[in-house]
Formats: sequence, structure tokens, C-alpha cells
Amino acid sequence: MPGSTHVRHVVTRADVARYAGVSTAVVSYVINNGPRPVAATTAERVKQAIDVLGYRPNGSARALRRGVSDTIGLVTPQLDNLFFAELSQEIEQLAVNAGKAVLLGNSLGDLRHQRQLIDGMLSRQIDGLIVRGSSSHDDPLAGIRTNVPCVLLDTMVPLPGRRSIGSDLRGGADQLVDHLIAVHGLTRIALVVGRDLPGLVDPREVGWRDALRRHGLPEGPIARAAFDRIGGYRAAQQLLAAPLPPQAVFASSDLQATGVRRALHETGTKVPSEVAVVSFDGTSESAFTYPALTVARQPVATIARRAYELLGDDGTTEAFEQLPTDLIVRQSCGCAGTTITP
Amino acid sequence: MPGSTHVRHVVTRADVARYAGVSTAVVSYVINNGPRPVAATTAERVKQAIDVLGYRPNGSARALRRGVSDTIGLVTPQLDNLFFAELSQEIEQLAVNAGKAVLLGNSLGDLRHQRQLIDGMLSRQIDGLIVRGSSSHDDPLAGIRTNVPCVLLDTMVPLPGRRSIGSDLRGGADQLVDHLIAVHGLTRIALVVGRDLPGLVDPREVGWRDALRRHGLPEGPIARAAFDRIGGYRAAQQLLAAPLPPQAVFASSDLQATGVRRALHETGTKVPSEVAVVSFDGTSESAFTYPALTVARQPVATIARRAYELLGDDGTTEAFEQLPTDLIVRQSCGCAGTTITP
DNA sequence: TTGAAAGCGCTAACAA
DNA sequence: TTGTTAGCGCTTTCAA
Repeated sequence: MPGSTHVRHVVTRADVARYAGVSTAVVSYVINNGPRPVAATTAERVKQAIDVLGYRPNGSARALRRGVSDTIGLVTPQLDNLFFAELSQEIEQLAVNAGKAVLLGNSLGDLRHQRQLIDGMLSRQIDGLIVRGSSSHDDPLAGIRTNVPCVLLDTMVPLPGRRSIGSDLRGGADQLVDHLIAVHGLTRIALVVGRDLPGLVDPREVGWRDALRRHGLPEGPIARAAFDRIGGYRAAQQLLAAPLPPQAVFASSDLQATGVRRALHETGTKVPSEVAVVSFDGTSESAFTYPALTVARQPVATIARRAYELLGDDGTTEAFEQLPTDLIVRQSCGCAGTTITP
Repeated sequence: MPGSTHVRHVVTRADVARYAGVSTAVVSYVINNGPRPVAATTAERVKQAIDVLGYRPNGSARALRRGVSDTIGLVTPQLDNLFFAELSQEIEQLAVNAGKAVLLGNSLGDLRHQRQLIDGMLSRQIDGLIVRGSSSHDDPLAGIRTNVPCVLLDTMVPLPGRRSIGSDLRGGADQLVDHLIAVHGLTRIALVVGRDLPGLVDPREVGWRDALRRHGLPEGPIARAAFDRIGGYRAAQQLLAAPLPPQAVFASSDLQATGVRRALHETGTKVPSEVAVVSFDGTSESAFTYPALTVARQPVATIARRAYELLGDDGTTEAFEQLPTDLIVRQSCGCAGTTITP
């Protein structure tokens, strides 16, 4: 007999209906609180049955029938970067509070892997997809046919036909470097940034340059390195080896700043008195380093909320929103203060 | 007409079959590579059709029919604790490499929330569940009826009928404290640990005490605080305020160690010359602090792999596996060395 | 090697 | 207010 392969031992809606002495429709009405009303006593009987039998609705059947899975997909490069972890956690909370589940995938910077992840999620009938791509200039959805709503996180440039939300990298960088110049009178400010991007300049680099230029300062040294701790470490070593070391280092991520600090410490360079350090991101860790990092903090919660909202806007309108960062002045720039400002 | 509610615009297997001029069964055979053979030319035609139409199998229907979703659930307290993030990332990789997707949830330390998360995943037909509970002594599955395989992470005690995998907290702590005593000759070693657990002593506390006792040392001071940075910070402040401050602090987590270091720095206490600091976890960040942290490193990748393996073992056998930690000697204990040892 | 068709568990239109 | 039932898209048995 076709379709009679696997053994049944899990409770289904039919069992509940039988136990409660009603039809399966009524069970549905009770569970979904509609679309038809159910007499209070009947509803009570159904609830009892559900409880007694330990019935749990089958999500696959439900999703198949309704065409909606109440599940969204979230793809980020890596969870072991605190910024992505914080972002993922925020998004997960929003989704769960709205009764949705989250499929999570880490691309680990691999475009093929990222694509497989997205394909897998799409085939699992997600209702929406949020992607922080592993590349800042490629469309993670290129060549993927789907009409599932999608929001991109943190793309450096607008992508045709896509909605993207992130923070104002240029503005945040500008503000940070401006602080070093205007408040602390520093003039040799180095930049630690990611490796060259094909036909694209990191907006943080632009912001750094803008601030220097506005103050009539020459461009400081640039060290290009991976966006991780070891990248920052090597970049700082390189910067320190120059004949005239910088008075300050602007690291484009907290992770890089950790490496920079480490390299400075190893050479006995005092922070901030000999070299100031500031960075972009402002993850929770940055408040606890010593000296505490002065940062351009990305508004993680707001980015998450906005991304989640955009997912709902069925309008497939193109968007490229850049939220302002917060300049959090702590001690690593040379400012005073010892309290922990999270 | 019943069941004809929503509009069809997505390509289904019927479209593919029609386009390729075969039956839907054949499409299945091609997609699943069985269970019946298909002529090479026919298969080719089907593949063409799939490509042209941009067909993607409906996972819900598939899961409903097969009784298997190729999706697992993963619940952890919070992603913004690097240890959990690393663990989650490892597990996610294992799952994805095996063609499974991962539903992720963060309980944020709330038992009710944790329970809702698990319920939601179960109703979404996950094939397996991995939970790092938000409490170390309660069974996260208590009162949840399911026969989905489940593995618990990091429970401090064996739970009846459950499989649990974690690291040897007691042993790791013992080793760490022993190092401080045997190698560095320290005698006043403070412990920073979580708040009192009902009827349960944190094994790290036991290990700390065991090491002290073995060396005939009196118990050092204990500071109980939350397992986060601010907890470690406050604990250290408290410890430093004592008439006879400790020579070393053993923090039960890297996060706490960050807070401890911060408090020491603020009071101008030199690490490790005045107070040594060691901690449990050994996340990637710990190699980059200055001085780099000496830690009992939890074998994250191994824990992840073993947990994932246990999920597969249909044997519902009870288990309580404790993997040994690695003692990573860096500089915060007083040992020499300046290279980064990740 | 291929096709017809049952049925997984659920929702909801329609009838009663 | 409740029941009957089609059908969501898929897999697979059985027949051809």
C-alpha cells in the first residue's frame, strides 16, 4: 500500500479528536483559536486531550498546508566575532518573541558555503532571510531565485534590488578620528583596515581620510590586514616598526583592536600616553579592556530591529539604510575616566 | 472547494514533471538518486527542467512525508559569551557538513524561555536537540514529552536518563591551581565562582579546594558572582579590599577573568607579579589579552563532535562524559613567554 | 525503467 | 457550533 512506510507512534490531531470526541477540525479551531468559534466546554475537553496525550502539532504539516513556516534564516560569517554574535542574538530574540524560529548558518567567509547555507534554508521553507554576507561587495543572493523576503546586513554599497541595513561606517570613522585630532591634538593617526577590496574603498578608510583632510593633516600610515585579532596584531607590529611610529591607531574592528593592543603591550608601548587606540564596533568586551576602548559603537540592537522590520515590509523596495554610530569616549584615546561605561 | 486557499506561483515537482514529460515519481527518483533507477537520458531531461524552472524541493512536504526534517535544534544561554559562540559554531559546522540545518535559540538564562524555545523546535520537527541549559542542575527537558534524541552540554551532574557531555571542570580547576602552587609557589589563591547553587557545589570550586588541600594550603577567599565580566569585576574588587589580598585569582570563566583583570588594572595591581590570574574556558580571546591568560581550555571542538555523535547514537543510553581540559600555560600565571599561543 | 496513486498531518472552505 | 473532506508537495509501493 503506497504511503504507509513509517511506523506511527506519535500522537496526531486525529488521536486528540478521537480522545476528545470531536472532529479534527474542532481540534484545529482550538489550537489556532479560530477561524470558527468553539464552545467553551468543548474547547476545554480538547485542551484536556492535548494535555493528556502530550500532543504537539506537526510543524511540517502545518507549514505545508499554510505555506508559512514561522521560521526565518540568519546567515553570518562567524559567531566567534563578538559583533556578529551580538547581532545574531538580538535578531534571534526579536524573532522568537514574534513566535518565529531561527535557522542559523555561518559561512566562515566562504562564498560557496554561504550559498549552500542559503539554499538549504530556502528549501526548508523559511519565510524570510537575513544575511550578513562574507563579502562586502558581492550580492549573497546573486543567482538565487526566490521570492522570500530578504534583508542584507552591513553591505558597504547599495546592491540593486536589495534591502540593506548597517551602520554609517564612514561617519563613525570620521567622528572617531576627529576626536583624536580635535580633542587630543594627535596628528599621526594610523589606520588598520581590511585587505584591498576589488574596486571599492572601505568607508572607514574614507572617513579616516576625510577627518585628516578636514584638519589639514597628512595621511597617516595604513596597515591592511585580516579583520581578526591576529590581523590587528600584525598590522600594529608593522606600524610600530616604521621610523616614525603613529601617535594613534584606528582599528576598523574591535577584534583588530585586541591584536593592536596586544602588540603595543608587548613592545612596552603605553596606551594611550604613547599610542592611543580607538576602534570600530564597540562590542561589550570593549568596555572592559584596560584602558577601556574609545569606540564608534554600532547600534546593534537598532540594526537588528530595523532588519527585522524590513523583513516584514512586504514591499520589495530597494533600501540602503545607514544608522549612525555612537561615539563612546572611554580611556584608550587619552580621555580621563575609570568607570565602566558599557 | 476545500484546501484551495493560497495562490500557486512557486514551481512544484508537478511542474518539473510536466516540463520534462515524465511522472512526478521519476522526478523524485532523480532528485533523491533512488530508490528506482532512471535512464540517463531521462534523468538529464529532468535535471534540465529543474534548472530551467528554478525548482527547489519543498522541505516541509518532504519532512512530512519522510518523517525526518534534517534539522537539529541547538539551545544555549547566550551567544555573547564567546565560549558558547565557539561551541555553537562548531556544532553548526558539523551539522551543516552532514547536510543538516540548525535551529538556534538563546535562553538568556531564563528557564521558561528555554522551555518555550525547546517546545518551538520540537514542534518544528527537529531530528535532534542539543542543549546547554541555563541552569546547571535542572533537566532542561523535564516535563517535556518527546522521543527526539537529545544531548545535554556541560551539566555539572549526571541527569537520570539523559546524555550529557562536557569538560572535566574539577580536574581542570585542580590542574590550574596546582600549577600556581607547584610552579609559582603561590599560597593565597582566591576563587571567583558563580553564585551558590542549590545543593550543589561547582566542580571548579571542588578542584580548587582539592589542589589547595593536597598542598596543605588553607582555603583562600571565595568571591561569588555572576558568570560575566561585571561579575568578575565586582568579585575582584571585593577580593582586593580584603586586609590580605590574594596572590592569585582563579576565575571560573574567561568572561569573569576579563572583569578581574580590569579591576586589577584599575587599582594599579600588576599582573602577574603582584596578583596572578588564571581562568577556565580558554576561548580564543584569552590568547590575546596582556598578559596572555593561562587557562584550563575546554576542548570545544571535541565537545561539539562528541555531542553531535551522541545525537546519532540512537541508543538512548544514559551518559555523562567529561572530557579533559588542556592546561595552556601563558603569562598571566607568571610564566615567561611572549608569543601568541592560540 | 516508468507511472499511478496513497497518504504523511494539517487547515479551512463548505455543509449541516 | 461542529463535522466532512480536499489538498498542500512529497516519497514510495505496486503495477505495468
